[in-house]
Amino acid sequence: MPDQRDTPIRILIVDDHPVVVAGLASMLGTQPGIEVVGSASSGEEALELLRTTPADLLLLDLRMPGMNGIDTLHAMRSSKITKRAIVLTSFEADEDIYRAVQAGAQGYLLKDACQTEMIEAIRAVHGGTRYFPRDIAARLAERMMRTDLTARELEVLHMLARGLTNKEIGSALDISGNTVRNHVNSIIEKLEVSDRTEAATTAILRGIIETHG
Amino acid sequence: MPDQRDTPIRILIVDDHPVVVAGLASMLGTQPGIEVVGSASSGEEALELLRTTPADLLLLDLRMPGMNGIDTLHAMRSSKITKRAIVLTSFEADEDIYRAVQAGAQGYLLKDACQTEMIEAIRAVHGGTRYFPRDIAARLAERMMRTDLTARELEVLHMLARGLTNKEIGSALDISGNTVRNHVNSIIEKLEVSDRTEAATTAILRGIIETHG
DNA sequence: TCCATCCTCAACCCATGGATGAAGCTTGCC
DNA sequence: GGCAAGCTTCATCCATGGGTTGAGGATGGA
Repeated sequence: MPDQRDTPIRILIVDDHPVVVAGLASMLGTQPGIEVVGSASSGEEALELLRTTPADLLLLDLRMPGMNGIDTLHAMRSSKITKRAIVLTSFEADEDIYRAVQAGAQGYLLKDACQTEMIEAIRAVHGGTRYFPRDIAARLAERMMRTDLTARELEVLHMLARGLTNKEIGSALDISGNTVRNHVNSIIEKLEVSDRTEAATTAILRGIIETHG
Repeated sequence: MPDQRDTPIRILIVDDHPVVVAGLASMLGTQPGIEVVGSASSGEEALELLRTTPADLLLLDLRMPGMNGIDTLHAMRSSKITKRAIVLTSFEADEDIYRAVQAGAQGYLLKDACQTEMIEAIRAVHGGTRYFPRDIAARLAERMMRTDLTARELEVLHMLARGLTNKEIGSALDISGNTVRNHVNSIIEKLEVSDRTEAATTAILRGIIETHG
């Protein structure tokens, strides 16, 4: 365990909400052993900032306009930039959690977390341990059990949720309405729901479908 | 217009996210003419605090565990407590906006608002003017044009979104499946969607249905 | 090569959506 | 009281859509 006075944990905050940035800075800035070295309001800005600002750990918002948290993690991996990262978001949609972990996040915090929990998570992740609240870990485990939807099924799911019929989806994808039915059935089975309507609502609630637009 | 130095606007923050409370306090606390006199993490706590702490304006989170923002506004109205209130939330679901205004909120801010906008909103609402961002105002106007769903239709909508068939809904409500069909048709018409599936997703996206549980 | 997965298609049967009609009920207004 | 309006209830007919099942072809990894 590193001496906190000699080597403070350098944190970069990435969030498009000014309130959250200010709140994190104020909650963490006064903590011994923790130093907020910068903040960015988007993934692009964060990557740019990382070129000049040495940081140990990212506090990363998932849903941001433009390059979101997942995109940012992937971009970092592509650029061989390896920083530890904690995803900090308002949502506990299990698809979000799953994708964050897949993209390389070592921790996942909800924005209703208290100061103590945040600091605990930061120290844990900086020390090399993963950190997930109990509910989040449970959701993650549950998600791990499920099969991913295929690319085709995701296309169908998006259209289905917008109220298109199988025939309309078929026309849009240039396949038969019968085939669309099979994709829908596969979706229903994988999501463990009873019909297309529940598939749509479940997809939104689990974060499989974007709710913005 | 009151002299800012003599009569600062006394603000009470109500939000269950410690980060947001800290952020607002840090963003607003240093502003001339604005004073944050307290914070509460729930509606109940806010009402309790209002007994002893004089405040001019509430910054109120909509979605909180227990008594939420709308409930709090209603409770204040019942208790003849008239405070100006700005609802501050992450969501721009038009049903949320509509209900907030119906409950007596004079302003609606998204949490991605910048410091300037927040201060502008606070000064406007304290001065007696309503404040709504352009998008929000548009959504509100659109919502105003629509007809409210009846209590029965809301019941049906909830079950529909959980994937129940008309017959199953009928059994649960102890009415005929035919009747449920009529309710569903009415829902589809009022929401201006094409089928039950889009009705369900639209209900979630517009905030008609709670997404927690 | 073999197996698994994905995408594709088709046919059967039931559920759903749309259009009406109508009855009992409460609410509120004249 | 009497009347109108709205909500809830139930019904029928009909066209369409959707859930189930079975099955073939393509692809890719073991």
